[in-house]
Amino acid sequence: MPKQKEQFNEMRLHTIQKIKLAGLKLFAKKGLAATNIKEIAKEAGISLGLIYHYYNSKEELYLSLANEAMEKSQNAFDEITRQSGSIKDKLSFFIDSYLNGVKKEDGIYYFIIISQPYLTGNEEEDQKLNEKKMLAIKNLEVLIREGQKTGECVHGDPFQLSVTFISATQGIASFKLMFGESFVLPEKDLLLRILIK
Amino acid sequence: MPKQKEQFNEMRLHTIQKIKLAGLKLFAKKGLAATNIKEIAKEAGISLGLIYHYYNSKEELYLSLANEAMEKSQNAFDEITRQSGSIKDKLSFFIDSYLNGVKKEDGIYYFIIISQPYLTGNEEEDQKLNEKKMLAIKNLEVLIREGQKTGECVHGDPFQLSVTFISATQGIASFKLMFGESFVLPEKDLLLRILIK
Amino acid sequence: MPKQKEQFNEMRLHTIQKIKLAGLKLFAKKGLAATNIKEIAKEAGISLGLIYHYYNSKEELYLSLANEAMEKSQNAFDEITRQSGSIKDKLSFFIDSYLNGVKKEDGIYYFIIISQPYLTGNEEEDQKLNEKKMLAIKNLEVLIREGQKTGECVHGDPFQLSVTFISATQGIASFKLMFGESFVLPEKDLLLRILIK
Amino acid sequence: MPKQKEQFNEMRLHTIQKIKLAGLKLFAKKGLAATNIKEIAKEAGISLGLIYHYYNSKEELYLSLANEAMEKSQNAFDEITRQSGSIKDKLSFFIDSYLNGVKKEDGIYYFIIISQPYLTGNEEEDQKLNEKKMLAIKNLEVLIREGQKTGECVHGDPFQLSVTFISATQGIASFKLMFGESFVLPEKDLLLRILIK
DNA sequence: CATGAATGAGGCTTCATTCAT
DNA sequence: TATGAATGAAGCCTCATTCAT
Repeated sequence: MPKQKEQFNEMRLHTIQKIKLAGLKLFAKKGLAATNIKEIAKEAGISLGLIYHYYNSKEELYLSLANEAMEKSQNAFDEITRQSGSIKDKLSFFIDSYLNGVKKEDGIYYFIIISQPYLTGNEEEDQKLNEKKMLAIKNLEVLIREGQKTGECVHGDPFQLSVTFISATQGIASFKLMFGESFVLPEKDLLLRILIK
Repeated sequence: MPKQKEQFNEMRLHTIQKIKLAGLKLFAKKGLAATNIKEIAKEAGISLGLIYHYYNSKEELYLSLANEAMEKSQNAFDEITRQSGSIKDKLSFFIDSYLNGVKKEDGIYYFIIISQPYLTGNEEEDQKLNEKKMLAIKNLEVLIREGQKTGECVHGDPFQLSVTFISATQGIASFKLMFGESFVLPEKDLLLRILIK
Repeated sequence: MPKQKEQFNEMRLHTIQKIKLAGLKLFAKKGLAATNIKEIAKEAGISLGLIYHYYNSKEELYLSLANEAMEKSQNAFDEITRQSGSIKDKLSFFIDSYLNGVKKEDGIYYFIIISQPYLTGNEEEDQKLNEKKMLAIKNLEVLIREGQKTGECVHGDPFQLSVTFISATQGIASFKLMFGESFVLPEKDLLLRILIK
Repeated sequence: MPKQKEQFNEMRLHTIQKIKLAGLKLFAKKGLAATNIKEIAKEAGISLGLIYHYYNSKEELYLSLANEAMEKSQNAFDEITRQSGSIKDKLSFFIDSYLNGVKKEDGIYYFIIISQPYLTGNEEEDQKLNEKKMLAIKNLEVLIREGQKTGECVHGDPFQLSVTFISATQGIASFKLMFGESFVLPEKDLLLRILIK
């Protein structure tokens, strides 16, 4: 009897999961160029060739992870937008989910991938990724603008405020990854204060 | 020194200057792993082999630039520390010099190199670089601690505040490099407000 | 034989037939080295692994097909030899069967496989294949020699004439494969004239 | 003093010559897919990497050689066309230059490359190469047509005659390469007779 | 018998580094 | 000092083959 399709599918998903986690971890720590496929395979506990059953190239794996990270980020934002409550509540919720994300293993990897400055060298794809990064800033900018109307947010150019805040969160995630457990994340209020009076 | 020798020396310095600027630019934009020597030589307008007269390896050039960047950063801090004036004045001066630095071509490259997350893979050297990065945070932490005593700085863990602030400045520099002229840097007050009441 | 077994046997034969046709087609079009097993499986509409139930290696499949092609060629020749009639009639019949073969899909593939210049790299096997190719030339040479005695064939070294004729037929088959339907095969008389006065 | 440009240029030309001859030889004998870069380098007596200073890929080297072969063939034809004399004389000259070409080492390699059935897999380039092959047939077709008008050439469809003749020459070259010194090329008259009464 | 996931050797290509001039 | 040709180790990727189901 041929192996059941479902069985194969499960195997596939399991393998893909292992590849993704390994890729995420290494790309986050070393960047695309300095991470090699052999390492990813080893980290994933599979053979090098198997990666190519699921991804056509190292770059494709990277882009797939980067896009997934962007999506997760966008979804998180969408959720916040949908919530009722004051702007302060929304930002508070945003920071909570950020801090929680950074505490979890794959959460921080996704976070770092988003903030990665060095991309693939493929101009078109890099362009897309950069635009998506900008999107996160634009999303927050809208929220800040509203908060300024309600008087909850601090004065100043909303775009600049957004850039500053996002920059801070990314840098903090980066330090967290660099120094690991010994690095204590900033308190929520400290971050909130950047945007809220 | 005979005139001949002096001329040679000048040429040497000029060549080194070209190599450094080219390396800085490319390392900042693409990272160590993705930058190749041929490109650096082309950007510097010299032959590939000539780089090896002045540096023993790509990594050595990178480390030399990274260390120089750290030194510049440290010197800037030392200067601030030596200045008389309130903590607010000192931080204000610090932000001014940061913003001025980021506006200049090689300034931003040095800045980015400092904040680069992916290092050489050479554990010992990477350790040293990371410690120096931590030094910048520690420097600022001291200043914040003083400012809290004088009542100028906001409340909160000084280390966390320092990390947040440094993170913000690095992320902003990164966005500036990414988006170039079209990216407007945040106003000084916006940054100052993170630390000062 | 019990009915079950017979059915299995039929399935086997059917599968083998599909593999052979797919292999033939692809080897003919792209050669041994450039054809891969996955493609053959896809063309045959079966799974990759199944090929290995019937053949131990890609090379074995290729050799099996090549040898079969040689056999078919030899059989065609034997048939001609057995026939009664003038040399001209025999050559005429030979050309007919060549032209008919080239018109049919698998016929042309077998034909191309025979004429394939690039072999397996396995010296012993390649040696054998080349000897078999030479056999076709030798076969025709004998016929020409006879024809020269009866005065039907043109003058000239029989071996050289044979090589020239066989070469022409192979090249024509090659062009036919390359250009497909749009390529009109030469008239029989045109080919016959190479050997017959 | 920097190495003189001319000196470098000479080195380059010399190396390219070695690469081309080695590539030609191996591609002719084994085809593109079965020839590997390491072998070419070894045959050329240089390092593997050096090939990539001059060609971007194995395929590019192959295409460069194939196109050069086509050009040589076209040039040979142009020369014949320019000559005064009867069609028979022209064809005679053509066959002479073919036979001479096939006798020389690199001559036969160029000849085989032209007739190679398996191409790069790059559809666009393969299309171009096939069109150029057809060109040779068209060239000869024109000559045959003229010859039929003057009554020198045999009757029959000129295109079919051309295909048959070109096919024969290619097949013969292939046998010559396969069997080497021991293979005696057909006499000129034997080939001439295919086209001339 | 049939499937396709998994392996890893081997091929293509890149690029840091060396070296003759 | 300056050049860029040359080397070869190492990385990316392919694909023949194996194997669990």
